[in-house]
Amino acid sequence: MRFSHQREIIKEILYSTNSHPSADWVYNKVKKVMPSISLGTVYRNLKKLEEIGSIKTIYDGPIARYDWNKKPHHHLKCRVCGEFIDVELPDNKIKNSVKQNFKFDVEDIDMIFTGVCDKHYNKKQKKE
Amino acid sequence: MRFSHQREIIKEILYSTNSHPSADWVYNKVKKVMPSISLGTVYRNLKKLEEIGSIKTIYDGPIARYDWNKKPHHHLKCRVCGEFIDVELPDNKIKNSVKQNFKFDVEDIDMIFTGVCDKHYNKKQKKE
DNA sequence: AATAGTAATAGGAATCATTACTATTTATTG
DNA sequence: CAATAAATAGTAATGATTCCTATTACTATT
Repeated sequence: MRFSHQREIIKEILYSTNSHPSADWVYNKVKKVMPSISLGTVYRNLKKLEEIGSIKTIYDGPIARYDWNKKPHHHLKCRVCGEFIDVELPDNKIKNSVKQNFKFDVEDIDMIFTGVCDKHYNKKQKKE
Repeated sequence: MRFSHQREIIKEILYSTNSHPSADWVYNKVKKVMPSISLGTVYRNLKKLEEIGSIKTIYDGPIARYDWNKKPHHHLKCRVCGEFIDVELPDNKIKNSVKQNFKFDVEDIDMIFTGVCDKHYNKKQKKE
């Protein structure tokens, strides 16, 4: 893979935030530094960065978000602020239980805990 | 909510399969019985069925799938056949660990275990 | 069993995120 | 430097989903 200035900037921006941003967020951020960049370039490079293992893609419902944290981890999603929080959780037990009880060869586990984060707990209200 | 023949058929079709189908799959299935139905009607009713708690939406990457199984459960996704399999797993421990360690009020947990199912385990090495 | 009020529909247009296409630019290598 | 192949910008196309609107159908009241 050839060097690309655009890809470097995209990577830097991703690595500078914990917000698990969407492609569009990244695009707008990169544009401030490099106004001529195109959205297609952002998508192409996000895919490449994923291919080479520099980032991971997570899905927030139907939309993709990108995460630089390469350690195995899961996510808390606050339904008040929408924020994604990284958490490292021991998941070996549950993984082994699946392997044994369902004869399923688990390669990867995605967990999303939806709820209300500490900051917004006082604002907690009934859903809908 | 008023009675709707279309919604009844959509519900019947959903309840007749374990395949966690997409809206498009449902649409094509309903069309065989009621050729005049429109895709918009399918989406609207899927949303309504979710609102009244008759079904749940799960996301397979960016696309929505619909699940009639109302018991709390998680999913195994086979990367060979793409199938989703329901599994009931005890998740209380991990839930409480999140509540305590991260001061996060968990309301819902989504787990997707990606890997290879029993049926396709022999095909595992060959990634085409 | 006609009427009025309103919820649901079909069909198509609009939207949103993402991918594909293409002519041009740029990094790499000799 | 020049050759060449990969990456780009800009834009068109796609696919899933939602929105819009004129029409239809259900429900309660007469």
